[in-house]
Amino acid sequence: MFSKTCEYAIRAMIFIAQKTKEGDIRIGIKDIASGIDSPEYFIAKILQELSRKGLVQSVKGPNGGFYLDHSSLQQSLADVVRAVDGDKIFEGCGLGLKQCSEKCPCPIHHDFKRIRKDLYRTLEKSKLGNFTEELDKQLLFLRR
Amino acid sequence: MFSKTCEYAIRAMIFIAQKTKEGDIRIGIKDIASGIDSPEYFIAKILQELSRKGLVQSVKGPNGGFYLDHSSLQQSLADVVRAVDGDKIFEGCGLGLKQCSEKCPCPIHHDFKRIRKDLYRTLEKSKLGNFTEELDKQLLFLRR
DNA sequence: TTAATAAAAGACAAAAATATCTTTTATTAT
DNA sequence: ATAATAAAAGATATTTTTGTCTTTTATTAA
Ligand code: FES
Ligand code: FES
Repeated sequence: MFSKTCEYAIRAMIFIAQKTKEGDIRIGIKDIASGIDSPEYFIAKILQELSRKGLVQSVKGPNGGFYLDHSSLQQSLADVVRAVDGDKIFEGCGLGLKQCSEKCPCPIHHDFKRIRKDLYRTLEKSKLGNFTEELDKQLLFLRR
Repeated sequence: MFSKTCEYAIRAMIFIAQKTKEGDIRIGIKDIASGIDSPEYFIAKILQELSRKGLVQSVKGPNGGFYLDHSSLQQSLADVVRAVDGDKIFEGCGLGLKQCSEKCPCPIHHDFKRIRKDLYRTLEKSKLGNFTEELDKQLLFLRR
């Protein structure tokens, strides 16, 4: 469904959101990596990219690390997916035709459209900051 | 969503189903490749594998090629997906946790479950032989 | 029986995704 | 100012996916 990169990105962003909301000023890359059980160097690269795009904030140096500002906390999972994987998943043809088209639909087009829309709406409604409480209560998990 | 391999596989299988139902005894790899606009050698490899697994039938030599027997025509797209990509898409965690679990759900688990189920049911209900008529009428397409 | 045909099998190549390591830069505390 | 810290940037490595080419095997038609 999503690339590994994207899976890590979503988990990391939700993790940072949680820590930010819990009151941690900033969270370091090592804590993120262990918090979501991902390769440290790899998630560093991913966050670097997301930082460049402004989806996450960071500061260097002692006590530095990543955090989410007020507006970033309101970003949706769809925004993260789009930033990492592009919108192939939201717009592309499920059977790999050059483009999804109503006029020249592939055999799964009509069903796929519905499923894709459901996926999109769901991700669009899920804001990074929405999971903090349940994560804290251990009703949701980012690693296992 | 699906791997390239899987996208080609589905298109090819539906294409073979169409040709088989139209009355062509067998259809050659070149015709398949051009019929679904895929790399010839690549789709050959894919069908080789599906043939080994019994999802498609083939014969070598002059007038040889691929076809679907009566029971293969009733195979679903889900069967093809499972044969090619495994059941990660149907069973795995959407955020890449080691396994999808009701007890330790990831943040998108509940929504993802619904979407995944919709996808699965849709693919399960779609039989390879179901698209022939609409393909013939050019209401559906396998290339563009 | 022989030559032609077409898929199977196996080897190889290129590209993309995933992962790791090193050096540089910005920031902070001393 | 200096040393320590932590992310940014850049380079490199590994694995997986995608794509191609060559040789072998089975089948058929002449
Ligand atoms: S054409 Fe394939 S999903 Fe729309
Ligand atoms: S735990 Fe992630 S989808 Fe079920």
